Amino acid sequence: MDPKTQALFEERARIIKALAHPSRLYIVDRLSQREHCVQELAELVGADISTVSKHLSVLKNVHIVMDEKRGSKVFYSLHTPCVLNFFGCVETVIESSARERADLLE
Amino acid sequence: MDPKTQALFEERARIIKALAHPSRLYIVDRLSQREHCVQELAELVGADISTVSKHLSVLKNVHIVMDEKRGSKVFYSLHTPCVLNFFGCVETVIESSARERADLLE
DNA sequence: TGGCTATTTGGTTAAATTGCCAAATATAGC
DNA sequence: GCTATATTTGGCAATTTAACCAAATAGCCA
Repeated sequence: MDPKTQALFEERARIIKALAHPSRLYIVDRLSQREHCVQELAELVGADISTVSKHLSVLKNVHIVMDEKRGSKVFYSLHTPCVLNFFGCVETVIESSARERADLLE
Repeated sequence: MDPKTQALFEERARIIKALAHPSRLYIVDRLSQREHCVQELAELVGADISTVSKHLSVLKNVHIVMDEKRGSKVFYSLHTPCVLNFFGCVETVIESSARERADLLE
C-alpha cells in the first residue's frame, strides 16, 4: 500500500474509531435530538462525568461534535450530523446478519 | 440507559468497531472491486498473511464479508456492500474538519 | 502416502483503550 | 476573595487489540 493511500485509510479509520464505542454512539444519538451539557450526558449514559468528558473529547477531536461554553456549563452538539447516516448502514448490516441467522433456522 | 437500548448500541458499536482499522477499511475497499483470496489481500495490505486472515475473520464475524472456499484457496467478497456508504459519510467529516482548519487560517 | 500450497489458530509481546478516582481548572454568586 | 458547581486532566489498573512467528489444518497433485 503506498504511503498516500495508507494515510487516507488511516484518516478514515480515525473517524470511524471515534464512533466505535456504545457510549459514544449513544451520545451522538442524543445530540442528534438536541444539545446537552456534560452532566446531562453523563446521566443519560450512566457513567462517571470524567468518563463522558473523555468520550466527548474523542468525538471533538475528529470534529463529530462541537462544544460551546455558556456560563459554567459546556454544551455539546453535533458538528457533522452526517454521521447519523452511519446508523442506517449499520442497521442494514445488523438486519442482514439477522436474516442470515433466520435462514439457517428454516 | 436501559438494558435494551444498551444492547442496541453495543450491537451497533460491534459493527463499527470491525471497520475501525486502516487495513480492514482497505480490504473492504479492495473487495468492493472484486473478490480476492487471502494471499492477494495480504500482498495488497502489505502485512503478514496470518494478520490479514485475522482481519478477515473480524469482518466475517459481523457479516461484512463472506468467504467461499474453492480448491485450496479461500475467496473473500463483500457480504454487505452497503458499508461502502460509510466512506461517503466519513469523507464528509474529513472535509468538514479540513474546511474548519482552512477557516482558521484566513 | 508424501509433499506442496493456502489458510487458520495459538502464543507472545507491545501498544492502545476504557473507566474510575482524585486533583486541577474555570465560572458564578455571595 | 471564598465557596459551590461544572468540566477537564492526570494517573492507574484492567481489558482489548494488533502484529508477528510458529504450529496446526485442509486441499491438491504427483
